[in-house]
Amino acid sequence: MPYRAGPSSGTHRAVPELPEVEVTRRGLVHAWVGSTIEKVWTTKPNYFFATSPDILKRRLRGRCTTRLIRHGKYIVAELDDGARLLCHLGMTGQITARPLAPDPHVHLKLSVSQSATITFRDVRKFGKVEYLPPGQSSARLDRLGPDALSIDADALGRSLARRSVPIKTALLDQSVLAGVGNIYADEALFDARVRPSRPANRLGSRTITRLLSSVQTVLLASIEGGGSTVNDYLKPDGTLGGYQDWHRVYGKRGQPCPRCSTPLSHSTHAGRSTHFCKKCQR
DNA sequence: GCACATGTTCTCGG
DNA sequence: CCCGAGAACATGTG
Repeated sequence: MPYRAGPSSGTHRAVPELPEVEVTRRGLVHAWVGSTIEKVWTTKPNYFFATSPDILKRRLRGRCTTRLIRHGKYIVAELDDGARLLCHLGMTGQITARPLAPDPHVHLKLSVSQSATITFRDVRKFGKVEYLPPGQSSARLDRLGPDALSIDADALGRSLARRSVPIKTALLDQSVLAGVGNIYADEALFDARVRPSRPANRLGSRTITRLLSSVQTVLLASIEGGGSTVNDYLKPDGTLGGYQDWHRVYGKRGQPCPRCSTPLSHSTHAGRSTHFCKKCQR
C-alpha cells in the first residue's frame, strides 16, 4: 500500500540519533526561537511527560524561547525566564513546526504564533519532555558526557581508559560521549576499521584519534545529508532517502563488505545488534 | 501470534 | 565499583 495518510508526511523515519536530532533542531529554529508560546495543548498525563501537563501549561505560556540547543540526543529550549524545556525523541519521537493532520500520537502542541505550532509526535512514547525551572539542573543532562561533535581525542581517551567494555558498548554509552546510537556506532567503527568487540581501554591513542575522526565524519556527513529525514509522501515506495546511502554495514549482515567483499558479520553488544567486517575491522 | 527493532533506565547476579 | 544479561517501556512491521 503505497499511500500513507497525513501524519507521517514529512516526518522522520529512522530512530533519531545525533544527526537526526540536529536536523530537527535546525528545522525548528526559525519558527520557535524568538517567538512567544501562546497556547499549550497536551494529551492526558502519561509517561511521555517527565513533567506533568499541568505544570507544562502553567509555566510555558507567555514564555519566549531565546535559544534552541542540542546536547547529544537532547534538544533544549532555553526560555526568557531562565527555565529550560528538555526534549528527547526516544525511538520514534518527532518535533515539527509544520501542521499535522489530527493524529492519536501527538502529545504536545505549542502555539508560537498565529501561523506556527510546534508539534510533538511520538508513536511509542519513549520520548520525554521535561520542564526545568530557572537554575535547576537535570539528572538527565548531568549524566551526559561531552557531545560527540565537540569531544576531543584526549578527553575520549581518558574516558575510554577507565572502561573495559567493548568499544561498541562504550560508543553507545551516553556518559562517555553523547549522541551516538546503534547505527552510527556501527558505521563509525567500520569507517575506522576497529572491531566492535575490542575492549575500550585497549585502544591506542592513534586508534582513538582515528575512531573519533570517523565518528565525527559520519555524523557530520549525515547532518549534511539531512540525517535520516525522509518525506514519506515523496518516497511512498519505502525508499528512505539519503540516509540509506550512508549505510555501509548497518542492517547488512551477510552482504559483502563494501571494502573487501567478505560477508558482513553480526553480533550483539549491550543488547544491540552489531554489524561489522571481521576481515577489515581489527 | 510472535519475534524484532530501538534508547534509556532499572534490576539482578557475578 | 565494574560489568553483562535481561527486562521493562510501546507499538508498528513482517
